Amino acid sequence: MKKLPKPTESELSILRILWEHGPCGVRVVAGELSRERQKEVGYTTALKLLQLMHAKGLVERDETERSHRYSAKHPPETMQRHVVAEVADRIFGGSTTRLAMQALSSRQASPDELTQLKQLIEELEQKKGKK
Amino acid sequence: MKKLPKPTESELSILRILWEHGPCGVRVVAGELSRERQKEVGYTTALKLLQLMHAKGLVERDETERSHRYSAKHPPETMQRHVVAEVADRIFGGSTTRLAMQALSSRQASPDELTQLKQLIEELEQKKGKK
DNA sequence: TAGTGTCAACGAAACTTTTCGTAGATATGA
DNA sequence: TCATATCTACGAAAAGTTTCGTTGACACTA
Repeated sequence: MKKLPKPTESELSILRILWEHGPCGVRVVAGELSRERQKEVGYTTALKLLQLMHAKGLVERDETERSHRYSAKHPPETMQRHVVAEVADRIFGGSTTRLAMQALSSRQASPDELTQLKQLIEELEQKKGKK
Repeated sequence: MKKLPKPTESELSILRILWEHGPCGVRVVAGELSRERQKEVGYTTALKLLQLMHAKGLVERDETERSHRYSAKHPPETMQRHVVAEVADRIFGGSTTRLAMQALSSRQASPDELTQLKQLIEELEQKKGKK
């Protein structure tokens, strides 16, 4: 398994944009970033961040056109797993279960979501049983 | 409600130590911090961090003895709620439910924990129903 | 070809966070 | 009392992150 570098705050924002929009040029990223924060983000700022992310292996770059297109290297799920594990370790003593419980308690979920969750738990219990 | 400042990585490490040990002197914090990372953390480094955290209102300080004792100002639950909400916003599009599901999928929970979870979900469904 | 606009690359400034050296106060023990 | 140890406070260096000005390459068009 390869080690994927932990993204900074800004880098995470950019990943979110790329996940949502698919491959983007710098100008689009700068625009979205500006909208997301209250504040205008300069073109070169966004470019620099993308370049750093490319160097770190967080994004891929298509250079066939003069205006390069960037895309996230990893799907959201990979990063989410990573962050969840880290948060669990950092403040839930490594327990993803306690993390899940806190998440569920903190905001009201819809009945539909609760049903989904129950189903997931059923599956997990099945898997446990088989072993 | 008062606004609690977001702790940095180091600050979170220190909070974890204080939550676990209760009120501590600087030397203990420096020691635990050193053990947790692979690397020795100097006494003054730990002191400085604690002083900053005190200024930010993250920790409280008992100055009755010459060697001050620091303790976390907020219980772990408060910080956990905070972090969970932030993580949900930052990479799960605000959905704490999806965060919970990712957490459950990423590591195997014990049967006991699964039972607890089901119970929690039952309660949430009850609450929903009442309204 | 000259003028205009867009682009990537680079480097440095601005800002944040972490680390530690040093100074001065207070206690401890020979 | 004098030497030694422990502590807080302060400030600044070091490291990490974000921001942007400037440059030179390239493309379009008059």
